Amino acid sequence: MTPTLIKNLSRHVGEEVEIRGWLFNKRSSGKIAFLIVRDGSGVVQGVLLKTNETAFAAAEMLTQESSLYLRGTVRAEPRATGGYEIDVTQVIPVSIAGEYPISLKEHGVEFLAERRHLWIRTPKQAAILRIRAEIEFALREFFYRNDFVLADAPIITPAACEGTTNLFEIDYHGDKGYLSQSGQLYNEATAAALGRIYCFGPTFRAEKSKTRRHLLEFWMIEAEAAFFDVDDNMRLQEDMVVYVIERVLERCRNELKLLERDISKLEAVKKPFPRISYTDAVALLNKAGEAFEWGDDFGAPHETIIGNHFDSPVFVHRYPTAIKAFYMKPDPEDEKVVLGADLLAPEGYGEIIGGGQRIDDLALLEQRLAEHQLPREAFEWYLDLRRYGSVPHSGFGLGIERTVAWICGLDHIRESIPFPRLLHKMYP
RNA sequence: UCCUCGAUAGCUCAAUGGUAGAGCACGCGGCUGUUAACCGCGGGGUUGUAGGUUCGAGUCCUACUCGAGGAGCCA
Repeated sequence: MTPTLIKNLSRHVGEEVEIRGWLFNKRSSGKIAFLIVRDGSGVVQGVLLKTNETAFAAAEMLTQESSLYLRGTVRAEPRATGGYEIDVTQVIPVSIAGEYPISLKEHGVEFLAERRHLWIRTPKQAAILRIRAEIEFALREFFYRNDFVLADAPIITPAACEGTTNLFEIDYHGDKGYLSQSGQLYNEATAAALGRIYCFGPTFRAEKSKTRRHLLEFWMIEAEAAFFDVDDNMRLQEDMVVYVIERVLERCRNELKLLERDISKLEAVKKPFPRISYTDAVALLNKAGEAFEWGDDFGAPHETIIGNHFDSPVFVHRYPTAIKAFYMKPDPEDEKVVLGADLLAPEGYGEIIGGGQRIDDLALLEQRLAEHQLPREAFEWYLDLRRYGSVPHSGFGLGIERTVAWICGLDHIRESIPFPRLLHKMYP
């Protein structure tokens, strides 16, 4: 018999179907049994009476998370959560599960994290992962439709892109190599080759960060476009974020509902996003009673205060040169600040995008490398991009997990990725 | 690295310094519409580790281990 996905049951009312899945839960009262089965696409309840002795006996054997084939007739049922039920004719166990460690009652974070490989079977975790997949798909769709070419950046790199942060070091057959913390410098090269490009891959930061916003390994989608200035860059980002939100609202209603996400907060995300300068943001913080001096970098609480002032994500642009990366282009109208812009998500989720316009002048870039005490030899190829047909160009990087956490309304980033890599935790 | 909090049954949690408890899970029995089903019975513990105070420590003190949240750094 051809298997049917639970999500498609509405197309098969009155028909005999076969569901292939796992037993999520079972309730029985002597002469009637209810089998709640999940198949990854959804959850459905099967009903069977003891008069069907073979099926009833098979159902009695099933333990939580046992795998099975469930055959029966689809019936519309207003009392059922998904709107449909199956009148079971046959229960065919595939594998009887041993005593399942994750009961349907509440569990602590430590317990669940140790069993992440099983935790992801639960409805909320599975919904988050489906939304994550939709976000990633929507991002690629957006770039494809806007003539951006996917150009993968290397994972193993010879030197720090930004020098300041800690990298994971690897042995590259006798040489030192590092796991990438950003594809950006390579993106600048591929943008000069292909015009508009993006890369999408894992990123590694060896900092000993231990907060609900940090992973040691996370996924970042980074775009770079030749002839884009800082304003073109921000427009691209807001188009992208709005596109992703629209796709998720359109395709993941059930998942958002399952997560009890306040959808009105996502529907409130509208173009154009507010744009405020760093200087204005400092004034905003001071007005809110924060002791904050011009020149300091924002901490998480500051980002929350700024983000909470708006319903949509907000761009903060023109940061002090001293607190930003070496490649940031100074503002011609005020050399103390750079044409960088970060995007802060609302509801306290903080920075989800960092980006800006890059230095296109060879002499200035050489000067910055020296100021930041970066090894010039490692950057010769990067300097070549300014020697041979330099153009104004801009780009940005969007953190996937922070975006997933925001859209899903999660209180911790660890649930936004199948297998989070946290400080001192890499099992499973 | 620093600050704060925590660790008791498989899980989630109780227990004035005075006999170690409940719910869930599991096993057995009952129940024809259950929604984390329900009812009855049952097994289940070196209270994170080491030391100290005390007639007596799950409870108070010290150190350590592990975990959680936050700071710094950033997406």
